[in-house]
Amino acid sequence: MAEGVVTIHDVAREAGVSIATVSRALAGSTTVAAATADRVRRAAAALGYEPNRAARALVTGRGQSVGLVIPDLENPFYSSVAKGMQNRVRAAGLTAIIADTDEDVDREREVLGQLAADVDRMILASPRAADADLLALAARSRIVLINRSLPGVPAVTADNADGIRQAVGHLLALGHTRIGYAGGPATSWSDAERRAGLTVAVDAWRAQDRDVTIVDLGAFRPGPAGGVAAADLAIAEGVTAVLVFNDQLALGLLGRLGERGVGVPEAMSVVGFDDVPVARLLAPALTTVAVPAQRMGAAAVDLLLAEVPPEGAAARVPEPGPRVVPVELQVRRSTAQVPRG
Amino acid sequence: MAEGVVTIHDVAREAGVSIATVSRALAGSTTVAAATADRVRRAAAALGYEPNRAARALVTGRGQSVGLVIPDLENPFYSSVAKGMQNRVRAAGLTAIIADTDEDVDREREVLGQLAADVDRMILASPRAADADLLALAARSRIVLINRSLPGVPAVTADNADGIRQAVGHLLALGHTRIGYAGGPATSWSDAERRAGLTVAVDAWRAQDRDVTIVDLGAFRPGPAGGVAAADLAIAEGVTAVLVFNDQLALGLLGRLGERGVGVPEAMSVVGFDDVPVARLLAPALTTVAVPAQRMGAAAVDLLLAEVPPEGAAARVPEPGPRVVPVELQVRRSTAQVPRG
DNA sequence: ACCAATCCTGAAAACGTTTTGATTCGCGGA
DNA sequence: TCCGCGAATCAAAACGTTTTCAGGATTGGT
Repeated sequence: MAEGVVTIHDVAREAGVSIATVSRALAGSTTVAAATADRVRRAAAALGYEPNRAARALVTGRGQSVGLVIPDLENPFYSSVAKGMQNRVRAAGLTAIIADTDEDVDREREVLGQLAADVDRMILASPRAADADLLALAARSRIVLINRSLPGVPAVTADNADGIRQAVGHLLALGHTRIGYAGGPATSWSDAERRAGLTVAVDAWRAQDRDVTIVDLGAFRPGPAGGVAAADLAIAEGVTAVLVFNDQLALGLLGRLGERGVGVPEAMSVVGFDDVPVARLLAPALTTVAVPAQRMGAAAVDLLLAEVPPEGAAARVPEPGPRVVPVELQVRRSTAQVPRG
Repeated sequence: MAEGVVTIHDVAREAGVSIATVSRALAGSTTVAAATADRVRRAAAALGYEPNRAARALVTGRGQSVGLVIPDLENPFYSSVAKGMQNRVRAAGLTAIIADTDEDVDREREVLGQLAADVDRMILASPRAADADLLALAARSRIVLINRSLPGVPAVTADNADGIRQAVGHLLALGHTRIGYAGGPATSWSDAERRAGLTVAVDAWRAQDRDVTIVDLGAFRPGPAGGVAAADLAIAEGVTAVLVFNDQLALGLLGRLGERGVGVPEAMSVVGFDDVPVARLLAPALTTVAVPAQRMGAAAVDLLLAEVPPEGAAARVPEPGPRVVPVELQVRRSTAQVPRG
């Protein structure tokens, strides 16, 4: 902010037109003669004109930034999502406002309120808020959900059930019949979906007269600390394989298993979820369901920015349903055939 | 954005005063009678008034958001920095605009230009840009650097030299005399500082007539991929310990060492830098120099938001020098005594 | 030639705030 | 009684843009 800031008036003077024409020419609007538009563009470039976002926002009624609400930036999955979002947002010439809620529902409410004042478009990753609150928000702002689905609200979700299906299929193929599931927070929509997928997969297996028992190890905060608790439970329950809600948990679990002297994969197989960048670098490399986090973030932005249907035709346009992105099991070293005996 | 939005005019009407008075009362300004101020505040609260940021920004000449420029959100160190920044920014009632540069200098230039148009205060983490460009930017906007120092520009840096000193001290105490250094990008200021610290530490040791050789393994992109190249070099050079530019590199190095059948720490000790959250969870847990990333982010915000000295007194105020945050070696399992023979 | 239609452009209003000069009011001193 | 002064308030200007409305010029049809 200083003296040298060039406004639309300067461009207008330079080009010998009115500010209205400059505005139109630069907006690529119709109804401006090609020659004039060119002259304006040239003048703007020469002066290095940059429209003042605040002024534009004021008159258009808010607009050139989108909010990103993330549970925990230190969770690699979400930082990947954030990266994907931020990239796409900036590519669209907008700016990304980011907010971390620390996996806390109260903090989330607070953040949402604050953000709603600044921004009229936002992307919510794995929101913990109640359906009603989310719907109320959706009524005032344009929002897109990630890893949560709600009727009438556009969303991008991973194919959680299919991921679980792939994972248990893999484990069953290796001969495991007693499998633990270490879940995420009870409020997590993703966890609910994965549990549902789990029972479907298991039922299908049983329908073939095959044996399998799923041991619910409980719900854990999605950090490494939760994983160590899960590890002890897994050992106590005598399972030969553990399906884990996400890679963060798996990380802690793997560590604890090592401490307890339980070899992975010889004595215990472990399957994670997300395929965060470190997963392949662990020893043993983690078998996990790969979720394209960056792509999900980008997809959410696309959905958010997709042209809202013209007033009249609203009813005709297909409702923006949840975009379900495919996931794919990455088989690595943390899973092996069930130990004999 | 809709009908129900309440403006300063509504508050003024409700309180029976002019909008000017409302503005002053809410700003906590002087020259407004206590009774009036109270009445205004009550009215504002009753109506749920939220000042329009765009309008305010327009008249005050830009203002209520700060930009955060990060080389790579997927690098856990930076996502921690981002988390710390974002927290503090939001606590101050501002909003954080985030931008990822993909560790690319051209991308960084582009981002900087784009951001400078939106924001007049920004925090640059490990910028790759040339000194001159940074100074030019600092002249126009208020900026704070992280992990880079430049005369006249406020900055928060880690005590890189001390970190290296601690690390080599540890390695020397364990009997290592042939130590490899796997560096970061040549353009990295942090790497330059660490290399400088390295020669100082080594010289001090030699002054005591002790033997030590540092083998420069080269410069690597700061991702796990760089680490595998470094691992092969380390083996080829016959070092018994490797000091690594950052934990990301160490991750790749550890993995490659495992593949090559080189036991850590029995055959090779490894020391990382940063202490990203996964470092303690690896097998073996990584010995590394802990850098308080979140705190650095928060400190940068504090520096950025510190009141700029009143016009006149400019010369008297101590220049905001670099805040150097202390670092601390975390000794874990990836380092051990030098192997015999 | 004239009228209508089309195309382009400009003047001015509007957006919601902060801030700058007035202006009013009450009060103490002369 | 009058004057001046400080305190509290207000009306209006300004910020830089988009957008509406109206006007002027050019064209085409008759």
